[in-house]
Amino acid sequence: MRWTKSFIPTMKEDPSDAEVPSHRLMLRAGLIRQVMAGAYTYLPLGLRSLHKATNIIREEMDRAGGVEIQMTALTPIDLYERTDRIKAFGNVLMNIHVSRGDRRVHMALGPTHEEVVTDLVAKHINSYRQLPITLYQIQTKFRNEERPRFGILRTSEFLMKDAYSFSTSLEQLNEAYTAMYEAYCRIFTRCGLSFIPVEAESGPIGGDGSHEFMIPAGNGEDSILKCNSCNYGANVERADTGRKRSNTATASADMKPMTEIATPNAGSIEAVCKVLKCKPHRMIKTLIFKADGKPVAVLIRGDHDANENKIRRALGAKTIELADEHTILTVTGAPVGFAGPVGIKCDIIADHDVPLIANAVTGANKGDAHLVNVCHGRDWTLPLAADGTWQTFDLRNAAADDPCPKCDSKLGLVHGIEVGHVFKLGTKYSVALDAGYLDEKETKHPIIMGCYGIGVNRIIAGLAETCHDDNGLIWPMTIAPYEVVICPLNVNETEVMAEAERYYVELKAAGVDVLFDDRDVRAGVKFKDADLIGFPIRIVLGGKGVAAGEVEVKHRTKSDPEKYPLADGVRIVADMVRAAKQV
RNA sequence: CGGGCUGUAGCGCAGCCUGGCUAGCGCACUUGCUUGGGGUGCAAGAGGUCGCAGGUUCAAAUCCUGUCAGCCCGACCA
Repeated sequence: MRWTKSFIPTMKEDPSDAEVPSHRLMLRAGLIRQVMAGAYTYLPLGLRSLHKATNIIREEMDRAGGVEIQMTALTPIDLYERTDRIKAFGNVLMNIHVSRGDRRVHMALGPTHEEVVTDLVAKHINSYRQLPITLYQIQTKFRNEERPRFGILRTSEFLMKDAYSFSTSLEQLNEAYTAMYEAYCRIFTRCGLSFIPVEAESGPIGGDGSHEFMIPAGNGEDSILKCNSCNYGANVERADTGRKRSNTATASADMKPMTEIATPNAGSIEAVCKVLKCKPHRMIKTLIFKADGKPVAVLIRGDHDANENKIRRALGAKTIELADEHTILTVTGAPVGFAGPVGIKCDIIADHDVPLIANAVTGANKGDAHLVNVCHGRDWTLPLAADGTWQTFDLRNAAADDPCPKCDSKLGLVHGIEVGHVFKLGTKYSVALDAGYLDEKETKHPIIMGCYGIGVNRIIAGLAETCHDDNGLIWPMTIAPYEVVICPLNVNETEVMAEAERYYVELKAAGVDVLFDDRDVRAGVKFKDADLIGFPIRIVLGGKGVAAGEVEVKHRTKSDPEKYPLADGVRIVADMVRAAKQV
């Protein structure tokens, strides 16, 4: 492609409302333009990168045994009613009502396609002989984000590769899952992304039923915990801590007398700290949950965040939810915000850190009052476990410096961009949409499913976000909009242009993606634009060089160019490109 | 959905508080010359319903009310 025939609107200045690097640079480099909040047009360069990512994904999905289909973005609302996800999606689901004759048709723009694909399979797959199968598509998804932001990282319309596996057994599911997991690793590696697979909340199948693929990035919206020495990594919702139960007790000598203090209208940790001039880590936060309908007090240190999944598992409950005001009043005798373990009228479950707080501050189970110098073992007591330790649990979100659950090291908190997710779904959708198969004995079973998503735009944005310097973007060879840019320094010098044309034609013939910067602009402009866009290799042909029989080849990542004989340049560059695409 | 900020040429901004001639600057754009290895220099041009609607006033980019859009922080995110 010739620059003058393409459409590459670069910008010298930063757009004022682009904050994060990926948004700023993709705008400046002429890859994208905003249409409205959360919706972007892909210009030629951006589209080329997007296509390169989809091609890699397609190759690897096919290699992993996936079968490509294309479903519709328009989906009948009825399917979401049958799986009860209208409620789950809420405002995220983009609803459309249209009239056809005298009828009103209610549909949605698909935010994901479990329903559509499961319905398809339900209608056309009946026998165990037809399974397992993994179907996938690369298609536009729509989610009404309450707050689109960060440019391309979070949009309401985006490209997603979504795959769905259908199996007759957990073994088959695990095989499909592993195949997808490995394909994802290959895809992201080929795309030149640094990524971390982390454990995510696993849902119905349990165990290692879900992994997220995260790009470590300061602006990432997700928090993940990664062990400093072993390969353990998990998102905040999922991460276990390596903390253990203990039997240490506060020495009686250190216990100060428990006192009740009036704390009018101070029902939050923050407010109580302000009134009593204490720190959150000295407080016991008492949350009243209903576990399968039965109230239970959950004790967490004041500066920690409760983790509902951990609490649910520790209680062995099917469902848990925060208790309503009435229940709280019944159990504690106080309005919301003044609960505490001393004298509470329900079961208590505590996080590991709670009994270690000596002379703690906590609610008095009485309106507008808190207790100070509350000591475990004197003022309230946890049951003892069989080994003589206090019966405590891991009930809070993991935090930086918590011990790793897998080794002796510590966890570190990193931010990440979620670029892929693999998930063992189980039979939720196949049951709801009646997707079953007959086994050898003609017994019907629900098909066991898995789903696997990749945010294609996020591959591009994630690279832009993490691979750039002061001059602009730095693309890996596999995703770069063009692999090579040819810059003839003066388009009015016929010898230079003739040589540049030759390079252009021959590199194209050698299978290289090459952009010919044939603009009649000064060298500096071409260099600045080439750096801004981030082509991996820049070929410079100038009057002096051509006269001396030399061509200049510069890698985006290196500070100095290399010089080669004019006659060898095409072959050398073609080899460089080929080598850089090998993974 | 709560809190904050911003809408003036394609982009970045000034002017607004304290209303007043033809609304200005830099970059980009057009034409001519110039220059030709890191955003050349000179000259001449084109480009605006000052987000939109209403109000106050002799007079509104400027003051008031409403509204729309965008951005940031937080909540939310199968």
